[in-house]
Amino acid sequence: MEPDPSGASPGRVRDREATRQRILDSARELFTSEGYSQVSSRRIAAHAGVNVALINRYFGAKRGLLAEVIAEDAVFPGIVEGDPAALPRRLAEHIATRARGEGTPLQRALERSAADPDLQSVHQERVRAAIIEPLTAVLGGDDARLRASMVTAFVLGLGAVKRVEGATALAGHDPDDLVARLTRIIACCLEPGG
Amino acid sequence: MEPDPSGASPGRVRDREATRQRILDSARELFTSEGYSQVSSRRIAAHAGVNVALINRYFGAKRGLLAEVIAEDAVFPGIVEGDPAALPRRLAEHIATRARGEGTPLQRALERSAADPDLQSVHQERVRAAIIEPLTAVLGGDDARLRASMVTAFVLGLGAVKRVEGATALAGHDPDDLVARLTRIIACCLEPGG
DNA sequence: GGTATAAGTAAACAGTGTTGACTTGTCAAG
DNA sequence: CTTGACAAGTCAACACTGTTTACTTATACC
Repeated sequence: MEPDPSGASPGRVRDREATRQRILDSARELFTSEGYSQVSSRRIAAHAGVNVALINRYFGAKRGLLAEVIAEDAVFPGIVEGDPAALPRRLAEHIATRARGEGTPLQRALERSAADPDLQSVHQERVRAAIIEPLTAVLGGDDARLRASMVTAFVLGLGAVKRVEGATALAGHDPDDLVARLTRIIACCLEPGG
Repeated sequence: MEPDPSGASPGRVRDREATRQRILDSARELFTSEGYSQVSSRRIAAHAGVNVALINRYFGAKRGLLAEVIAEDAVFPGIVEGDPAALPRRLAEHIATRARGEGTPLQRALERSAADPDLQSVHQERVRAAIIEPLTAVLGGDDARLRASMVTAFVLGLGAVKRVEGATALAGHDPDDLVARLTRIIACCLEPGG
C-alpha cells in the first residue's frame, strides 16, 4: 500500500535536505488524500521510507509538519489587490468556484478534518495573516478591522456550512445567482458605519 | 484534585440511572471547565467514581457522552419563533450578547476546543437540527434553504472569527453599532433572489 | 435460601505523538 | 590511507489515548 519501494533503502545517501523534503512530500500527499488526523506520524514516516523520529527532529512535532504543508498553499491568490470597489465580486467568484468542489486539493482535504486542535491553531494564524490582515489593510478607516472580520466570518462560515450540508448545498444552484447573492452579502459586510 | 471522596465507594448501591447521571454530570462539569479533548475518558470516570468501561457501556463512546451533554444545552432558545420580519434583529441581539463573552459556559468552553473531529461531527448534527432546519422552515419559498444557509454561515463564521481574533474583536465596539451592523448583514443574507 | 440477571470492574488491546540513547554513514584533517 | 568527529538515521521505550472482552459481584425475584 505504501509506495516508495525503491530509493528508500536504509543504505541511501544521507542528505538532510532531501530527507526533509521527502517527509514534506509524503505528508502533503497523505494529508491531501486522507485528511490530517486520519494520517499518523508513523504512516507518514513509512511512506517517506524514513524513521518516525525524524519527523520530530526536523519539524518539532506533527503539528509543525502540518504548518509547513499549509504554508505552501495559497489561500486567496492576489484577490485583495486591485480595485477595492470590485472586491466583493472577486471574492464571491472565488468562493463560488471553491463551492463547486474546486480549489486546492489540500484545502478540500483539510476542510474535512478542519477541526483538530492542531489544525485549528495553525489555521488561526493563517486566517489572520492571509485574510483578515490584508483585508484590513486594503479597506482603511476606523472600522476597517471590524468590516474585515465580518467578511471573514461569512467566508469561513460558508466553509463550515458546506461541511454540514454537503457540497451540493451551495453548488446545486445557478452559478450566476449564487455569485450575485454572495457579492451582495459581502458588499453588505463591507459597508461602513452601524 | 478529583472530588467525590464520599458516595463513590465501591460498595454503593447499584443504580443504573443514577450512575448514568453521575457520569453525565462529571462530563458536563469537566467539559465546561477544561474543554472536550483535554479531558480523557479515564478522568471523567475517576471524577464520577466509576469505572471507565461504563462510559462506553452507557454512551457508546466518549463522543456519545459529548452529544448528550451538548444536547442539554440550548442554542437559539426560541429565536426563530415570532415575527419573521424582526428575525434579523432578534438574531443580531442574541449574537451580540454572546459576543460579549456571555452565553452558556459550556459553549464558551467548547469554543476553545471547537476543533476536535468528535466535537465537530456532533456539532454538525446540532447545527443542522437546531439552526438550519428551523430557519428553513420559518422562511419558506424556493430558496429558503439557501437563505438559511447564508445566515447560518455568517453566524457560525462569527464564532470562528471570535476564536481567531479574541473576544475583544467583536465585543470592543459600541453595542448598538454592532447590533445594527449584524442586523443589516443578516437581513441581507435572508433577502430572496439572486 | 438459591439463583438468574444486571451492574460494575480489571486488564488488556491497539493505537497515538513524542523522546532519549544508541548506531552508523560521511567527510575532513592528520 | 587511516582516524576521528559530527551529523544523519534508527530503535525501543514512554506515557498517553479510546475501546473491548472476560470476569466478578451485588441485587431482586422465585
